[in-house]
Formats: sequence, C-alpha cells, structure tokens
Amino acid sequence: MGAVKTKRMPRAVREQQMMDAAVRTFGQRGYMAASMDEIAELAGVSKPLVYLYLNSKEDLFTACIRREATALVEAVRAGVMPELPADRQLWEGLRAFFTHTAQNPDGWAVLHLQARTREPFAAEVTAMREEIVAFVTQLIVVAAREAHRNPNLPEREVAGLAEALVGAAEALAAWANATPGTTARQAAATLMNFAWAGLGNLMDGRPWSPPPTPES
Amino acid sequence: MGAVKTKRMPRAVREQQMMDAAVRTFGQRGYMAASMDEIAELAGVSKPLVYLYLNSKEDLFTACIRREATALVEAVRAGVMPELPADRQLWEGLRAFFTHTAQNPDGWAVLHLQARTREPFAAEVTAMREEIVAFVTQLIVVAAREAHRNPNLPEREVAGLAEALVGAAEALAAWANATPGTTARQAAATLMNFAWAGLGNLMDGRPWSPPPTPES
Amino acid sequence: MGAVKTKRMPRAVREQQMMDAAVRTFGQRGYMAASMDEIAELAGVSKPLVYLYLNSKEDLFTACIRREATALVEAVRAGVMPELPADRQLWEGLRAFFTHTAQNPDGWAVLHLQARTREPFAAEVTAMREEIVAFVTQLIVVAAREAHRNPNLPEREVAGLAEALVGAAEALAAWANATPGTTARQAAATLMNFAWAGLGNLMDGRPWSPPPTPES
Amino acid sequence: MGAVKTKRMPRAVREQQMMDAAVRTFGQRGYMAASMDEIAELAGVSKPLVYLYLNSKEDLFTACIRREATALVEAVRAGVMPELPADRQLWEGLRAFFTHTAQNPDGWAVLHLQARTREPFAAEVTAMREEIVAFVTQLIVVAAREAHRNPNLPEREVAGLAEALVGAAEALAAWANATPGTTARQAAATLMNFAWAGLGNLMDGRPWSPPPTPES
DNA sequence: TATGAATGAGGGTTCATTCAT
DNA sequence: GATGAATGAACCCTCATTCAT
Repeated sequence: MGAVKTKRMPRAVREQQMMDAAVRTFGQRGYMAASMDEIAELAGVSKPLVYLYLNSKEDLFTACIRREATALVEAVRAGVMPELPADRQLWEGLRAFFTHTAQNPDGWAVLHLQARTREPFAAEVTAMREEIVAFVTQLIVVAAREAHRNPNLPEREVAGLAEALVGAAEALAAWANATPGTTARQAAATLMNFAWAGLGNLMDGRPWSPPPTPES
Repeated sequence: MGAVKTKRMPRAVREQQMMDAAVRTFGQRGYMAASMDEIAELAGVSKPLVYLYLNSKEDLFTACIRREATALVEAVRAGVMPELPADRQLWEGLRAFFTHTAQNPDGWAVLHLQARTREPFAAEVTAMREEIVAFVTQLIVVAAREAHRNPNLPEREVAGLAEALVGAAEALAAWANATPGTTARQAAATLMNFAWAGLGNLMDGRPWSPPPTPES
Repeated sequence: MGAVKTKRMPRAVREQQMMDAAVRTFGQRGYMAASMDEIAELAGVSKPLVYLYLNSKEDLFTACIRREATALVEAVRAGVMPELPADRQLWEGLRAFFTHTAQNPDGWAVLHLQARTREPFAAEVTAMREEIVAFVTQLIVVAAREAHRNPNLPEREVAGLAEALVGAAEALAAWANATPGTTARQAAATLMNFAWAGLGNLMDGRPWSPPPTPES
Repeated sequence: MGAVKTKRMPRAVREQQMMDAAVRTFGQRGYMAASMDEIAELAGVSKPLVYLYLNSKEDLFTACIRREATALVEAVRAGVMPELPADRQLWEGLRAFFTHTAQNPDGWAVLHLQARTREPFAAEVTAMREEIVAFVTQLIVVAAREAHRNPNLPEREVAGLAEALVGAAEALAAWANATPGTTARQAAATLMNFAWAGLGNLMDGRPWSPPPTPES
C-alpha cells in the first residue's frame, strides 16, 4: 500500500512523500492515534529517516498543518478577483474553498478536526483561520462602504459576522463531503444564498442569484 | 488541585465526580491524550475505582458525550417556546445555545472538538447534531409555509441551510468564548441578524430586530 | 448463575459453598487465572466474606487441594477390600479411581492439571500421589510374596512400576473424560489388562480377565 | 543471572535467546505467572524488543510450545529404526523420550504441565501428544499382526492402551527427573518391562529382557 | 454474620525516539 | 542517503486484599 520502495531519492522528494503519508495518517487517525511507524511505512521509508528529515512527531505535524493551511489559503486567494464587486468576490472565494476541501479531504481533516484539538497546534490553525476571517471582514467592510451602504457596522459586529460565515462554510464543507451527490458548487450556492440574502429573504422568495457560469 | 479527598462516598456521588473530572480532562486534552491516571487524580479517587464504576476509557468517554449532548439538547429545547413565531423561536434557541456553551466550555469542547475526531464516538455526536439540525430544519420549513412565504424551498437546500446555521453557531460559540467581553446575548444577536437578514440586508441597513428583553 | 443469595447461613455451610465455587473455578481456569471476584460471585457471597473464612487465595486453593485429594484417596480406599487377592484389589481400586474422577471433573482438574504447575501447591498434591503410589507399591510387593512368586523385585523397580501405573491411570482418566462413550468401567478394564498382562501377552491372546459383575 | 548483555545481535540470534528465556520461565512459573518482564530480563533485552520480535505473550508461548513439541517428536522419531521388531522399536523410542525429557526439563515442563492447563494452548499440545499416541498405536497394531498374534484387538482398546503407555511414560519421566540417581535408561527399562510383560508376568519371573547394549 | 467502598502493586502492550553502521 | 537494532517511559487495565460499617 505504501509508496514503491525506491532508494536514494533526493531529500526534497523524500520529504514530500513523508508529508503526504503524514497528512493522510494524521487526517484519518488524529495526531495522538497516528503512529510514526505507520507514517514511515506508508511513506516507504524507515523511521530514522523520518526523524532525520522532519525531526519529531510534533514538528512533522506542524509541518503538515502549515503546508495544508498555506495550500488552502492559496486556493481561496487564487479564486477571487479583487476588481469584482463584493458579492462576486465572496462567491468565488466560497467556490474555491469548497472545491479545495473536497479535493483534499485528509488535509482538510487535519486542519478542521485534528489540529484544533490541542495546543500548540491550535495556534497554527487559528492563525490561518484568522487570515481568512480578516479577508472576509475586509470584504464586508469595503463592500458596505463602496456601495454607499451602511458604513456604520460596528467593528465587533463585523468580526462576529465573519466568524459566523467562516464557521458556516466549514460546517457545509464537512456536510458536503459526507453527503454523496453534493457538489462544491451547490454548497457554495447554498451558503452564498444564506449569507447574502438571509433566511428572511429566502422565505420571501428573494434569494441572492448566483451568476451564470461561463467561466467554470 | 484535585477534589478534596473525601472517603467513603456513595457510588452515585463518586460517579458524578468522576464524570466531572473526565469531561474536564477530555475537553482539555482530547480523548487520546487524556490519561485515566489524570482523570482519577482529578476526581480524587484511585484508578481502579474509576474502572470499577465506569468500566473503561471508551465507556467513560461515551458516557461523557452522552451526558453533555443530552444536557445541551435539553438546554436548547428548554429555551424555545413552540407557540412563538419562527424567528422568535430561533432567537430563543440561539440564546440558550450560546448561554449553555459558555457555561460549559469543557463539555462543549468534548462535543465540538474531541468527540468528532474518531469513530466510534463521532456517531454519538453526529446523532445529537442531527437532532438539532432537524429541529432547525423544521423551524425553517414550518415558518416558510405558515407565513404564506415561499413554500418551495427544496429539501436539500433546507438541509444545507440548517447545517450552515448550526455551523455558524458553533463557530460563534468558540469565538465568543475565546473573546473576552463577548456575551452569549451578543453572540446570539449577531448570528440571528446574519441568519435572518443576510449580509446584503445588513449592509442596506435593514437588520433583523431583536425583541426587547423583558424576560431575561 | 451463582447460588441463590440466602443470607445468614452458618459458617460451615458458607465455607462449603465457597469451596465448591473455588474448586469449580480453579479447575476450569487454573490458579492464576481464577479471580477471587469470580469465586465470590459464584459462591453467592461478597468478597470480604471469602477472606474472612478462607483467609487468602493461596489458603483457599490449598484447602481445595486438600479436600479433593482427601476425597479421591477416600474413594479409592473405600473401593478395595483387603481380603481379596492382589489383582482383584487392583481392579477394584482402579474402578473406584475412574469413577471418582469422572464424577468430579473439576476436583480432578485441580489435582491433575492445576495444582502441579506451581510450588507450593505441588507438594500438597505430591503427598497425596505418594500415598496412592505407596498403596499400589505395597499391593505389588505383597502380591509377589504371597503368591510364591518372584519375591526379589528390587525396591526401586517396584517404585517405578507403581509410578508408571498411576501415571497410566491418570492419563486414561483424562482420556476417558474427554472421549464420549467411554465408561469408567471400560477405562479400568483397559488399564487392568495392560498392567497385569502386558502388551506381549495381550498380543498373544492371553489377556487378564475381569471378573463378572455381580457387585456393581 | 540473565544472559550477558551483548548489544546489536542479529534478529535470529536474539529470537533464540528470547525463546530460551521464555521456555525456562514458562516452564518454571507457568503461563499466567510468568511475566514478560522476567522473560525479557532473562533474555538480556528490553521488553519492547520481545514484543517487536515475538508479538505477544500468547504468541510467544505458542512459539515455545511448537518448538518444544517439534523437538520432542523429532527426538523420539530419530531414536527408532523402522526395520527393527516392534518391541525393539518401542524400547528405542522410550529411551529417546526419557533422554530428551531429562535433558530438557523446562521444555518438558512447558509441554507436560503448563500448556495443558488452558485453551487455546492445550490444542497445540494435544496435537503433538496425539501424534505420539498414533505412533505407538500403529506400533501395537502392526506388531500384533506381523507376529501372527492376536489381530483382533478392538480399535478403542488399542487407543486406550496407547494412552496408558504414553501416560505411564510421562509419569515416569517426571519421577525420574525428580529422583536423583535414576537414569533415562533405567526409566525406559522399567516402563518397557511393565508395558511388555505386565505385572503378572513380572511377578512370575518372566520379565521382558532388554537387549544388550553395544550401541549405547 | 455480612458487605459496599476503596486501593497498592503490577502486568501486557505501545510508542516516540536514538544508536551504530 | 539510509536502516536494523534497541529502549525509557507511559498507558490501559486487573487483581488480591483491606477498611469501615
């Protein structure tokens, strides 16, 4: 099941293999339940090599978190185009988020389920989360101002809204992954609807309309 | 630090102490990292007594999950009054939810962070979560129908909305607990606003208005 | 499954119940694997009572060995009539032995399998065994002399023969118990044949003839 | 007392040392009373290494049984020469048996005393015992037929005789080991005499005659 | 006579980590 | 660059045994 045992690979490649194995193992078993033995075997190398390159279980896990967090933030960032209006930016960001998490379930599990359970890893994840929350916060603030809309949303309120939005996104991602037949696009649409129009408007038949899909 | 070492207590009392210690330890360390030694010490008893009464680490954790899940569902249920309109019911439910999680951070951590990371415990938590999601789902459906509003929200859409709402609530609960000076009431208001009116309306200066507070 | 929980029994009766439970448990599980918990439960009493009456696990086991050893020796002794000729005495003794072991499988297991595995219990069993061996030895010696037969069997040789005979009996007892459809009488006949006539004579068609069975 | 602590041995060697220590410990203490700690110390290694190589206490014990059973059967088989007459074959087999058990008291204890006390190990030993019983059985049958002797010994009778013979051998082995000054050869002679001629003939002064000893 | 409450001690097992090559 | 050999420490769990009533 592990990678084919090829000998004498350059360090960078070996490290990739180890990290891949680690993300998979940590994502499925959790930090504590994952064993270095299993990771080494899955990576197709001996345990001392893992220690030589990645130093310790803790360091290895931290490296996994960082890699996956960076990849997720990257994916979301790459999805949005700053010159678009705020709702379109939000929509694209959500699409990118759901797509990435669906394609990287183990990495997502590491971030969403495993890393938050214990210090000192939680801090690492919190940092990434705050980055995304800040991005969303700014989106809201700028949008409100630009559109001559209510410029007086209090700061704490905005922060809470952003937290709520991100939390909703995370829950929907888990739900979409666990519910067969639900696409990333659908999940994004549901959340966009909810976030933008609110339940009240939805019930009144005034949903937010996703744009047509020429681009994807 | 542990409970005062009182001897010869009746079984029921000792079990309570053990469960309290277990919830605290599991909530802070996670299932795998928590040790029965630590739980026993925190409970002020010897390890064999914990095994005599609670049987095994797995059983103990399961008992914790069940106790905390039941308590949370109870709290939310007790907070809502079925004869009120939907938005008021939602508001009261959220208030109860945020209040309970703020008062039981360890119990909430067990449910939100620790129990989801590994089978077979996840199932236990999923069951409770689904109960709440179902409650919210019905709220939405009934509200839409009653108010002569859009009765045609597709089923899957409604399920997604409920998931999003619950996820948002969970994230806000964590955020509120971690942010000093944020009350359960404020968190509930923020979420209610977000959920009911949506970002679009909020920006247009049309928030949902929380009712005055004679009752609490 | 345990005895009906009757309260306030006289000590002698309670001790019997405990010993019965102990013999059964020790016989089936072995000394080390048997737990005082199981014995107490099977006896229908609380653990402290077992300790009050029988003192310790070791003492309890010793008591079991003594009881069962005495019973077995008693049974064999009661089976033989000293005025009969030697081969008849041997025959009756074997019959009694096989009958008793078949009727007391747990007691026999305690003596045959469990007690010999570890000091200090082995000594207890060895004592009983030597009693039986001595009995058989004397049988052989007296018989040889009485019947004007070879009076010069060397002492060590006779001891060895007795050991062999007893060992054969023990093995046959286990085999008979484990082989459905084999009666104590048949086992006794087989062994008597073997011991008295020897394989050589058996093959020559000159077996020892068991007496008819008016008496049992 | 333990083996000299030599470091960095190849796996095969270490496994041998562990098995040796295990046979000794199991033979003297019994399965349940033997501790992996003691075995590891006697083998001169740490406990984790024992687990790494032998997997578990149960597996280790099973391995011991198999090794000792195989060795014993091998020794007996190697002792007999199929072209000899039946009584000579039996004689040689017994000699080999007593010699081997005298030289491997711990291995013999594992098989004779310890392994029979509890499933699932008993099955392993029973298999070996049956192999020997079958060998003896065939010896008897063939001998009876070849020599124009009684060809009509009933099957069950023959099985019982073989059991008795093997049981007698086992008892004599224990006795010979416990009685100083008793050689394997003497034990074999005693049993051969008993088994072949029977007590009746012995008393009549017609023993079976062991062959002269040019070969050993 | 009888027991519910409680524990010190130890056993099997696993794991992250390191040495020597 | 890579690994076979090896272990200290800790964890879950059980058991014989006792105390207080």
